[in-house]
Amino acid sequence: MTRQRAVILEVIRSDMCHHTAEEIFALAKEKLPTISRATVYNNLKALEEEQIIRRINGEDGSARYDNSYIPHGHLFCTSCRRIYDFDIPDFNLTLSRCSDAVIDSYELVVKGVCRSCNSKSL
Amino acid sequence: MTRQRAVILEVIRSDMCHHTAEEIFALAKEKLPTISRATVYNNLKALEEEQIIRRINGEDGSARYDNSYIPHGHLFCTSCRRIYDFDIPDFNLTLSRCSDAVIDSYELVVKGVCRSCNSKSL
DNA sequence: TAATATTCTTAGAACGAGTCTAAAACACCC
DNA sequence: GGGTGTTTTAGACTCGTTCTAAGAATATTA
Repeated sequence: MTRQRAVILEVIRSDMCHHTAEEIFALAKEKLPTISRATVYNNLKALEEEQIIRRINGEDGSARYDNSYIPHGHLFCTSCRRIYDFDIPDFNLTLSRCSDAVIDSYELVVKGVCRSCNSKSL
Repeated sequence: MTRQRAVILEVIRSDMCHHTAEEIFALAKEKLPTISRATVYNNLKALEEEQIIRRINGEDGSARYDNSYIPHGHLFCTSCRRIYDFDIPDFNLTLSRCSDAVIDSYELVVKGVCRSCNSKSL
């Protein structure tokens, strides 16, 4: 475990956000000013291969990183632009039934308006 | 409706594949050799805004295009690398309950092994 | 501790998907 | 046919990401 990798993990685990690689690079740079962009990308890739984090597709197509490797739903609120995590009970079972396949993993991004934005707009 | 747009739509509708922009460009070029890359990108964007096609995130993060605007599940078979469409009954209801939000649309990509690859490997 | 091998990091070049630009081609109306 | 809009074109450009080659850190053996 190098200093660089520890800082990158710390950034990813520090909050519930789903940061882009560029954001992670910027935040890591605050703690370790000499860190390079390639190191961030290399470590993000390695951490995903080691099943410690998971890469997800951001709204605009750029990658974002989730501090859990276990698949779950993501709600992208089109009003506040936040990303929320949520779970669907027995979803793997539903998926294998509906897709008629043996499931490895899934990625689910839902666009909508979160409860908090919804109640504000009343 | 320009000739270019007609050709692009024809390509997207010609089969059940979920082509990348680059593939659509190559296929359109066969029918209309002077067509430019920008035209393909412009039209894909316009067609999505008109809710005629839908952009989805391919396995590697690059965009792919679906000939239907209505959300549905996509199974990416890690064995044959094909993309299959499938539906989940009452999924919008499930989503709004589990995410506690008002749903606009969703994108679901499942990785696994399709029935046909599965039976071959027995 | 020195010598060596291995792995990781660094800065910047390179890549590829997608966007922008300015000019030419086209389509529509008077 | 002439004026006005829109669309297409080729190529330059951008931006996220990967690659490269050299150097630094770390581990390994003597």
